[in-house]
Amino acid sequence: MLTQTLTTQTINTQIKGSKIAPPLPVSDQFGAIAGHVGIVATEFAYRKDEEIYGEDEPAEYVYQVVSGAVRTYKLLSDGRRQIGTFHLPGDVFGLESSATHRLAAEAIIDTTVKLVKRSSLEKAAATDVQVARKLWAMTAGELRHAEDHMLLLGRKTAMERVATFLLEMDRRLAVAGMMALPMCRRDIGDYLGLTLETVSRALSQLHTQGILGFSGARQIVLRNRARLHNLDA
Amino acid sequence: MLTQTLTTQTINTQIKGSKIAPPLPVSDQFGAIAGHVGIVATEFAYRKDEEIYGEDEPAEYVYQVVSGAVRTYKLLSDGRRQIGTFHLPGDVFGLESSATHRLAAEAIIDTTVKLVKRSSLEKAAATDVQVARKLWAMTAGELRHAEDHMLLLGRKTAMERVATFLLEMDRRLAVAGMMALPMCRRDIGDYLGLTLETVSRALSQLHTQGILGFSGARQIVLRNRARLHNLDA
DNA sequence: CGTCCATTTGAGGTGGATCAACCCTAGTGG
DNA sequence: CCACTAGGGTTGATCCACCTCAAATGGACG
Repeated sequence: MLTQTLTTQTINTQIKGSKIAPPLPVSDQFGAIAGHVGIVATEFAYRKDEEIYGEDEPAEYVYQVVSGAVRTYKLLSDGRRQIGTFHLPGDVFGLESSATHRLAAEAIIDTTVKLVKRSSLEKAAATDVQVARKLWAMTAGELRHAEDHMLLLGRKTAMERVATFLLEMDRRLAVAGMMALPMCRRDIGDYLGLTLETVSRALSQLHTQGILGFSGARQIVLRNRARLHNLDA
Repeated sequence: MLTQTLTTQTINTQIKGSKIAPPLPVSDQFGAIAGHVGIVATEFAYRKDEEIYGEDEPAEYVYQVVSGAVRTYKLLSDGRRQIGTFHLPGDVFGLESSATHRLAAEAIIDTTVKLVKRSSLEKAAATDVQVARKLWAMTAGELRHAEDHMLLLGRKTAMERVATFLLEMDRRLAVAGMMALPMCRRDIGDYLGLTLETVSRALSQLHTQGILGFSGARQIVLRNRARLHNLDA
């Protein structure tokens, strides 16, 4: 929605958010585009559970997570929710080829993003083939994730889904062998097409089997990635 | 795989395939690219259940269905299958931004396609921004479908999935209010994340309720789209 | 220290899967 | 032209993985 203004709230946001997801030294996808063309990126902060944009809203900006985490999702009329992707520091989201966002986006925890105007990217892509190629590649990357996720949602068992999720999160946000999940069990369930109880039971079972360790419900250490891979079909 | 040669087999293919999916007067997406750049498209024929390309194979060609129908899918190691998309006459498939196909493709029935080399599209896109924009838009269209399908697979009931499927097929291939499905119940199940029995039961129930009519298991007439929409959540 | 919310755990219900006949129809060959 | 066959589709009976409902536990924060 972007009805907020840039304020000192950003500072508190950063402090609260930093305990979960510290900025990562990722290769900067924004840099690969914006930097290349000299587009200026603005910073912006959202608080936990704040909407960033709604489903079918005009796609005015493209975002990159600086710190925190974002969920994009679709809702059915009765409130059932499917989360499409979790966006973590370094990830670009909100990029559309057409005029509107097809999923809504919310901050999972206090989150800071960089954003650029969609129109400025379009303009850059209209003259620079390298930029156009990069935009296509980013959308293709999202498509790849969606295709993998369709297989998970359509055909994997609950335990296989949770194993896949853990390996994905381990790959994307593990620091020193430990991952700090920014999202709650309900979010995980809505991502995996399960209930929060089923997610919790699967995690408990993996804990009992010694495949993972907890330090608080959202601090997880994988103790046996090989066995987790076996559970992943 | 493209190990076949172009033969008179094409003719028989056409005759057998034509009773299911006649060529449609769609706006030609290939024309929008290939025609624009003067790329020559070759025709090619596949028989029912023949592989067009495999998962993780190099993406050498981009295809457009001329007649027939194609399924793209992923498999788990134990044979569970998730179909991502059904490609019908006019649809482009096999377009990749990266080097390999992420889903396998098979002809559902005898099928004729046009194909162009991926490299020639890449070359065209490297000099023509319009082409680059079109390729991005096509991938974005696939992403949109995948996102809608994730919601279906993760959160819809069996009846809602079948209702969604029928409305999609009605929109895409109904002629004179009737649709001729090229795919079997198992394909539909693997597309919707259900078993073939569950698909069959849902269709029977819709038949009993007078929402649809059959003329053979794969010839379906929707008699009440409004009620079907209500069942679709 | 108490409150609130996230998480875990338990008990029981159910939608869709599985297993099993049976039926229908389009080919096939006599 | 018709009987036979095979594969796809339907239907029935039963099972079970996951959901639902409920309660207890735990951790973070004021």
